[in-house]
This record gives sequence, structure tokens and C-alpha cells, in this order.
Amino acid sequence: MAKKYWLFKSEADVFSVDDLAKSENQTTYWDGVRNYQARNFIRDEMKNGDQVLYYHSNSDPNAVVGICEIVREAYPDFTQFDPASDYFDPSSKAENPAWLMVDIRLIRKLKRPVALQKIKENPELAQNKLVMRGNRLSVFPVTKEDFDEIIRMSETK
DNA sequence: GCCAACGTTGGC
DNA sequence: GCCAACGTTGGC
Repeated sequence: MAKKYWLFKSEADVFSVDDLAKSENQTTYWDGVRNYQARNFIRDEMKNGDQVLYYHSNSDPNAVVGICEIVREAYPDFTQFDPASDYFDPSSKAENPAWLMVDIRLIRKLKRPVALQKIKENPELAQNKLVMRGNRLSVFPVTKEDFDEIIRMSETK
């Protein structure tokens, strides 16, 4: 099965790529996805070895900052059962969890972040969901072409 | 801080 | 099942 390519959003002051770099095995669980469309991507399509662009949203600057891979496929997001968590969902039942998570491991930080502004200026990326207004999914698929183009942008002027 | 976009909720 | 109200996201 062919690898898939994804973009994961995180706010830099909540969990940045540097936080990920400092994590054990440079690996983290991806908690807090509370959108059904995003959940379905996690449940149905994300496979070990899939490649992930790590993007800082609500940050300065907003940018793709790293490359990760999926190292554990969908399993229940335990924060949905934790009343102390911001992500607590009292309607979710342990025997049928509503929300799932994957684990990702940092492959490397990009040499230079690729700013949203630069992505918008690149006509080859005009179809990428990142530049489309109103896209609020925290995880979504990107094409291999877009993935490669963003990495290329980080390595060239 | 503002506001547009859009998903979710709840009254009917 | 419709749809208005509300809450959240995220760029600027």
C-alpha cells in the first residue's frame, strides 16, 4: 500500500515542534482531535510509515516546521475519558470511544520553516487545503506533490 | 482583538 | 429534519 501524506496543525505555544523534539523518542500521541471528518482520517486512512508535515497555526509565523511519520495507528484518545482534561467528552463511552489518536515521531525539523505566506505565493500549491479559506481541520491529507514541494521550498531560497 | 467560516447543538 | 444560535478555529 502506498504511503499517504498528511498535515497536522499544532499551536506553537501549546505543543511546538521543539516540544516534540524534546519528547521521549521524539514521539508523541496526537490528542484532542474532536472533529468527525478528522477522526475518520485517523481511523480509516492513517497507516504506520505515512509522512506528516508538522504545521504551527496561530503562531508567528504560521509555518510548516517539520517532518514526522506515523508510528502507531488509531487507538482511543484517552483524554476523552479524563474529566480534568480540556478534551473530556462525557458523551463518549469506554466500550465505544468516539475519538481516536495516532502517535507520530519526528523525522527532522525543516532547515527553514516554510511560512504560510510563502505557500500562498506558490502557484503550485494553490490547491492545497492549507491555503483554502475556511479549512479548520486539524489533520488532513496532502498530495505527495504538495508534500515534496513544501520540503523543496524549505531547502531552496 | 476582530471577524469570517463552519461544525455542532437544540428547539420546534 | 430544519435551521437559528452558538462556539471554535485560525488568519490577519
